[in-house]
Amino acid sequence: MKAAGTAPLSPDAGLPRGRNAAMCKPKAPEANRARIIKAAIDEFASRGFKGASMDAIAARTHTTRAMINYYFGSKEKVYLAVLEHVYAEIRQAESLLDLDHLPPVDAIRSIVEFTFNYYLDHEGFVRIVVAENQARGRHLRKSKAMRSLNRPIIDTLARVIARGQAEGSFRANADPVEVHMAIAALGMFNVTNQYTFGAIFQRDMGAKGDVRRRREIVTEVIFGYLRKMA
Amino acid sequence: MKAAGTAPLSPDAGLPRGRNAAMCKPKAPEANRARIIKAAIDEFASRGFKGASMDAIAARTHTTRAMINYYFGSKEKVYLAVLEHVYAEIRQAESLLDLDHLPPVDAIRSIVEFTFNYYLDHEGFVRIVVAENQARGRHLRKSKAMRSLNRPIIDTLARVIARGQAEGSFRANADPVEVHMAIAALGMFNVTNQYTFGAIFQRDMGAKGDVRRRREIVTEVIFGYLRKMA
DNA sequence: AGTTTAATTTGCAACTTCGTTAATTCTAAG
DNA sequence: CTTAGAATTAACGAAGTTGCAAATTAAACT
Repeated sequence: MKAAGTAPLSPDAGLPRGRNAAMCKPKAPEANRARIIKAAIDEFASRGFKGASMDAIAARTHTTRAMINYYFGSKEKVYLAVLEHVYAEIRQAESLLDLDHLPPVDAIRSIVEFTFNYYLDHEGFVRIVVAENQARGRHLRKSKAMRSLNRPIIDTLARVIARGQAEGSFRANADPVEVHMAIAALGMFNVTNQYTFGAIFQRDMGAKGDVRRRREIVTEVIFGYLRKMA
Repeated sequence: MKAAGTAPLSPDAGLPRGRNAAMCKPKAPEANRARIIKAAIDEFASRGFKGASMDAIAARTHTTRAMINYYFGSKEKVYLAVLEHVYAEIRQAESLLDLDHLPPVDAIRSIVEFTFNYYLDHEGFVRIVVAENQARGRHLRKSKAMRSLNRPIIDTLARVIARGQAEGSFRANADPVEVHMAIAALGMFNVTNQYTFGAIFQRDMGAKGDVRRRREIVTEVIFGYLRKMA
């Protein structure tokens, strides 16, 4: 009897899916998965992929390393699940902005401020994105879900810009991807480079007053580019 | 025969320090140090602090791990030397721009394009800065040299902006640090986030044509903010 | 009940990595 | 030539990793 190597290997996302749905396992299967991902976010964000320790994740969840491997299969699989999770979260939050029902200028201000704030409030997300880039996108590439997951923001932005151009307030040659990039770049830099920048230029990047001022500057920078010149 | 006047310049780490200066270093002490740092830059840039392996650095230099520890003392000391080295390099390159002798607008364009290009051509530098930030500036803080090393760029930028304001082409309330930050943010993002961004939005961030176009956009963005409104 | 199957625990085995230490070579000075 | 001290090598030990296999537990189905 060794049900050892069986590993149902819950394919990618899912529940233990035998054919009988309402079957139950001794303990808590799905709730554990969620708790593990949550803990993994903190750990990966804090130490990067290589730096993170499965034991540390286990410790944060009252489970064991073996348990996590049982659920996910490997460290990399956990990381991938984390990656998809955090991206899904930000796009989900973005979708609530309802940019299509705002005047173009308001919509842009809205998305800029939202992005700036989101990065600030979700340093974990930012750190994971950075870590993934440091890993040259090795893991991200393996996720099919990513592209479809991120399409909406660009499409929405494109519509907003088009409306702004139609009403004559935005410049003609404005590429949505480039605009999104500028917004992300300015918003992220505060967070990603806060330590070197803060140490070198003696600015506490987290200081409340400075943050508000900087957010205002970022907005102005974006509009400075987007706005149609006189 | 080898250079007698060695003066190992041991920064602070305890190298041999007899009182008799012109002593006897059989081999090449300082040259090795330089080679090691160079190799260490690649390794640290490629894998981050934790990911980097002393053995790998050793392999790149035809020496051994013990040798490196003999020269530097520890992995962290090597990393610190690397950090100071790459920062010194970029500031050195910047200083050659001679911004004080250019009209304000030209000076700004000059520094923006230089920064953008430098990051692009020195991905290693960028990756090390990012890695250090991911480590929350833990190592950087230990280096006294950093602040004085980075002061000049801000001072220079401040003078350029002041001149631009005096001649009426730049807005009144422009903070040099914030401007420097915007320039750095936009220039760095291309490099730091090229993998996630590229994978998600299907843009090859390194494509020659796109690069030139993006550099132009960055310049316009900066001027969009800096330029005095009509 | 009894069996089956999933969930969980325990323990292990292979790897990697770093820093030190002791031994060895080498150069220049005396 | 001798010798002192630097440069270099080889080997070791301690930590910390991951992933797997086997043993254990507990529920669910017949």
